[in-house]
Amino acid sequence: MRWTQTLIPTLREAPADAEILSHKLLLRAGLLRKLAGGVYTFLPLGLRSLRKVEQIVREEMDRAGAVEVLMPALQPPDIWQQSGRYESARDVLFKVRDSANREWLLGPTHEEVITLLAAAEINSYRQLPKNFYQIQVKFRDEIRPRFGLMRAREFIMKDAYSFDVSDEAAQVSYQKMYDAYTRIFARCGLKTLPVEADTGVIGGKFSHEFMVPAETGENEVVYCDTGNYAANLEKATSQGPITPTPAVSAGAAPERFPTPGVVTIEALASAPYNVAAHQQIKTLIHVVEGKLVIALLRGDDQLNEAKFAGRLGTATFRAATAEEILEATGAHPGSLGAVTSTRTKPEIKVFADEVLRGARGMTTGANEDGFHLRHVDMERDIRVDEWADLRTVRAGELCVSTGQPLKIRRAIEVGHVFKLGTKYSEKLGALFLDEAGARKPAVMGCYGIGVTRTLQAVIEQCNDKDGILWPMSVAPYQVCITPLNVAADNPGMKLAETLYAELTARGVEVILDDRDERPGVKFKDADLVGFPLRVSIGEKSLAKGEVEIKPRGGGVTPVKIEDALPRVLGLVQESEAR
RNA sequence: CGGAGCGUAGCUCAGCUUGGUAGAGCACCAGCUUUGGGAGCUGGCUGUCGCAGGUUCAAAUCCUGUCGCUCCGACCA
Repeated sequence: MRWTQTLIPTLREAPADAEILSHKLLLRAGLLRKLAGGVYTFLPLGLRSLRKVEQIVREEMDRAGAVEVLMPALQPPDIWQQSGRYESARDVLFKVRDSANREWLLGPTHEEVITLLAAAEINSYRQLPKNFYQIQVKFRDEIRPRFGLMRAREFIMKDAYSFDVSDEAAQVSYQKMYDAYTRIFARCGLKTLPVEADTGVIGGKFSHEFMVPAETGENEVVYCDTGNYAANLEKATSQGPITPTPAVSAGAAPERFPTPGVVTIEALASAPYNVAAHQQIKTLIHVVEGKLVIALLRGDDQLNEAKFAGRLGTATFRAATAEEILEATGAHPGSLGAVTSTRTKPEIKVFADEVLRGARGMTTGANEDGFHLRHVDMERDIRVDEWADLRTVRAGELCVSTGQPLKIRRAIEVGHVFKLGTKYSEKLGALFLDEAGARKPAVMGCYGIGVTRTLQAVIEQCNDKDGILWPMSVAPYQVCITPLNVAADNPGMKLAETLYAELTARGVEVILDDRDERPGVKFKDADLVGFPLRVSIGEKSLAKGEVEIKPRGGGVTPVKIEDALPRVLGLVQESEAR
């Protein structure tokens, strides 16, 4: 490809609406342009890299035994009503109407469609296992699109769905996908960390997210240096808080004491009260499907909403308003008391975090403005309906499996593998007959990769001050040939043309920078776009019978003209093999 | 949806406080010079000042509304 033939609108400065580095580079390197918030056009170079990521995904999915299909983006709403997700997923559903005013959905994902297909076409255990995948545009009415391709309204996803005869067989399918994902991200040049992930309200143990460590990531990953434990913060557990919970009885009964104006854990922890946060009980009230629920945590702990949702069996809950709390308990939120509210309101279900088990000598609100209770004993003074792990792990706590201190860092989720079970196959009738002639629902798994997000994650991870450093596997072009004088009769340009033709003929993807620009402009652009190899041809080296080969991010190597072709071929092959 | 901020040339931004009829750099076009890391000089083009209403003799500037965008939170690949 000739530079002047394609469109590579590089920018010296990044548009003001790009915040993170990878988003700026996507725009500056001329890979992408925004049409509207969360909606983008891929320019020629961006599309080339995107296609390469897709091709890697396709090859590895095929190798893992999955088969490619293409499902419609447009879906009838009634299948979403059948699965129950018309309501539960309504916040992300894009709805459109046809000329007959009938409603349609733009697919945010395809469990319903594929399960109906399986229901219609798979009848016997002899047809299983099956794994269908597609690479397709998804639509999600994101509450807040951001960071370019990281969270878009319209994005490209690879989604796969496996169908198996049993839990054990589904586990095999799951492992195949897990292994395929490991290969896919490695081939894209990404360092990923597979982490145990929250399974949401479906439950179960089998879900992993593939994370790219990055400060700009929207997830937090808990891990320990042994490499034997990594989990999403939503899922992570530990041996418990570093400071132990008081367990010594400090009085025969709770004692009320005045605390005028104190409505926060912090205020009670400071002078003149000096009740450390870990000696306090935090009382949180949520509204779950119209009913109030109490969650008790140690004062210095944070409620982990994902864990709470898993325990409740629903993700649709919210913090109660100050009015609701006052009406139900007679206290304002800051003075809410675990003792009174759990004892006097039997209709409110009480969950307590495991860390509070056996706690004694605790302090909590008196359920009365301006007063707290001390010498509170969990077992003696508080009614608990269910004990549960509800707290969010903090860095420095010890790992349950390795005993090492846990660390927390931010990461980008690029893939998710999930054992679904029979939720969809039951609701949508994906049943088969087993060897004994019994009708059974297929055991499903689903596996997603954010293809466009992966592309941006590569840029987020592979860059320097000058621009992108594409891994050879996903670079828009492998080699950029840069003649410094582009006059048709110039010996350097003639050599560039020859080399361009020879490399292209051997299957190397080459872009020839045939622009009549100053050398500095060409070098800066080549670095910004990030082609893995650059071959520069100018008067100086030409006079010595040489050209220059420069890997992006590396130093210049002078090479004899006749050696240029084999050297470039060798370097391309070498970095592809890696 | 809650909180914060921003909309002026293709891009980055100034001008707004204190109303007087729109600017700079880069980009783009032409010419000359230059030619190994985003050149120099000369000349030129570029705007419904996001949109609508209001106040005023006069609005980019003040007021109201509205739309869009960005950031923080809940959701997710």
